[in-house]
Amino acid sequence: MKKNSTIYDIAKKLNITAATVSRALNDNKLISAKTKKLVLATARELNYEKNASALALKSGKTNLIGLVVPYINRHFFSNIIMGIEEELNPKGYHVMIFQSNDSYKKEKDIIDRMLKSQVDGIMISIAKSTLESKHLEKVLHQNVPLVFFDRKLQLKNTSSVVLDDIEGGRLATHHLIQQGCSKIACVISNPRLDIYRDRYNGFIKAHKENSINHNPDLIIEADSSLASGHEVAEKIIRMINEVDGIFCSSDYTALGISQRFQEEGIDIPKKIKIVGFSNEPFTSLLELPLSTIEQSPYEMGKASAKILLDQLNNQGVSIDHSVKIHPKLVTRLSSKISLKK
Amino acid sequence: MKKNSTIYDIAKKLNITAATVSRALNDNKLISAKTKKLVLATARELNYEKNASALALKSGKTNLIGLVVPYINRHFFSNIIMGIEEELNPKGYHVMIFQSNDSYKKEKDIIDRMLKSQVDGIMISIAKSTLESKHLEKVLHQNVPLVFFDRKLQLKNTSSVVLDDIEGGRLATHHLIQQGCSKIACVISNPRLDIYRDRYNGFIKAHKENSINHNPDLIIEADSSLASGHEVAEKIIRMINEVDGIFCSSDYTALGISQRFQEEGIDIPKKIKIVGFSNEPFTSLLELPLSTIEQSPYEMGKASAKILLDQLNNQGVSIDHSVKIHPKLVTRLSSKISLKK
DNA sequence: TTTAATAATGTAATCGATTACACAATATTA
DNA sequence: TAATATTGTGTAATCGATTACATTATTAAA
Repeated sequence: MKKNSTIYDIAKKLNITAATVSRALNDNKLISAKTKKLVLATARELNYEKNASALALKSGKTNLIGLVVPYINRHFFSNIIMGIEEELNPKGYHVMIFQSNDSYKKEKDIIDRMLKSQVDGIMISIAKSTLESKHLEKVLHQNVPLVFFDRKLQLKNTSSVVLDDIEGGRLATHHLIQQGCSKIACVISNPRLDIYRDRYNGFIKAHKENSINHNPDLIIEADSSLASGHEVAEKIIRMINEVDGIFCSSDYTALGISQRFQEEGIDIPKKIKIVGFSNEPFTSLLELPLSTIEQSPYEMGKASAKILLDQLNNQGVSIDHSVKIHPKLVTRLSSKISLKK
Repeated sequence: MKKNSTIYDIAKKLNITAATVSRALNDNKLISAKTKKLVLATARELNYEKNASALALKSGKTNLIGLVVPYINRHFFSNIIMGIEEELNPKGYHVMIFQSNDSYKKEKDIIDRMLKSQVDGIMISIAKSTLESKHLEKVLHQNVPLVFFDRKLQLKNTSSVVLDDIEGGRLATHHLIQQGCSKIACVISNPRLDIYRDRYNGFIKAHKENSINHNPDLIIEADSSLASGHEVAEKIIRMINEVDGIFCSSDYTALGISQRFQEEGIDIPKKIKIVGFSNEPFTSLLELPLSTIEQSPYEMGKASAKILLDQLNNQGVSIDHSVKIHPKLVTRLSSKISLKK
């Protein structure tokens, strides 16, 4: 077992004390240039690396950041993670990633474990089932900076980066209206979550702005899944003449609907136009590519990491910084005005 | 700033020494039951948590595992990560994830940073551009257990978990032969990587087993991308009558080919059958679903984590443990014998 | 009753780096 | 030349937990 060398090894070799070595390594101005040069040379020679645990113990800083997402294998979240790592790694922070599987219980456990590991900061996108915030208040109480991304709770002294979901819903709906739709269905996931409620609000907003009434019967709640899309499709088929456009808060639901429609020979986009949400990778690969809303997860990750860095540098000063990422409309065949595939 | 309590706080409160507290917390048999009870109660009362940095400093164990993948946002890798976390987290290990972006230089830097952070073990799927192994020998030299998954290098004293890629290639090709194909193209990514070379070898193996000759002109090298698939499609179209089946070492290339074929009105699966590789999420969502090979990344992650745990528990004893994961054939419309879509 | 064994706890060193304070050597100023 | 800065290093405490090695109190054996 090759043990790592320490400042004591360097000190012994040069016949000086560890304190001097430490100062030299940290470029302390009290140390003479000659000594510094010697120490640096010896450090290199002995392959010296600072011991992270010792530093952490002394300073109380671990340089670890805790990250909680519902699932890492979702396109959206894994790209957020990419953005976060890209921003934090160069600053010397390492990221510990945890998955809540959308479970409140798991999320609580994770937070406990993170605090136990003494992370310097926490970034979280909360689980669907999280309604309470006690576990997160504990974080703030221990003075650990906390940043929400995408899915947040209302909490004092916490920053957040979220998509402007209202604008996302508005953009998608406005686009459908522009493409000539006037009888638009809104297929929305669990409206208890901010993100979905806001997408719905955007849907409403677009109607108001265009002075169009929406049909309350066409507001349909549905999971973000293919199967749910199939079910919704049946509903819509029964009132097919009341509908000429569909806005879905999920690409999966949109695809589910689209699949059933194609089986039924309902012409997309001629008879009905569809826009989804999230720009999932598959949306561009379909034979009938799906119009959707890009959430720029990579940028979202970067933005939230930047905010966390800010908080880490201004320890004590608790900022309440909220950033909204602008959604982008991605138009594809599923909503094109007159093109036939 | 609410400081965490220490064993000294507990000791002071109970008028005993920190040593006794430490022993009580670790359930040392020398300590009386009465004292243990008192200490445990006080620890709870003060919200005591062991200081991870102090433990790490004393023991030399950080309970951190370094993980390197080319990209975390790839379906395959993010699912491997899920499997790894699932296995390691319950054992008290935390995972630090890094991305090499398939760059050798980045990979080297990452390894350095990990060693600096004194991870207890390293799991890695090497970058495409990694040909040397000096950075990894350094890992072994420091006696840090190393486990490869999916993409490995030949290195003594290291374990690995990889897909049985030969079997994968054989399964896919054999399936095509069973479906009546006899003129099968093999579209293969960079054969310098084991995984691709093996898939190719499986292709050959299936031909031998079925006593069929393959046409060397139909071995085509191509990137794992849509664009590359489009190019390959052009080539194949020029010799369309020489081909009745295609095995691709990548789902993306397969989709690219399929797209061009559909544009050209070439009937899949009637005229030509296609099988891809990886079971990417999109393959099941296509209007013409793609047959492919499932790599079971989640299981792969679990298996490699288990091996690492083994090594961590048998410090010193360097095992050389190789596991092969069995690929599974997933048949879909793109290779079905007589069904017309 | 004395001695040896056992049980329970204390003392102090250790892991590796930082840093307040002390001190010596040299340079500067009066 | 004496007094005072300035410069460069050393000493030792500190962060929090563990543990080899005392030490004391208690019990069992002789």
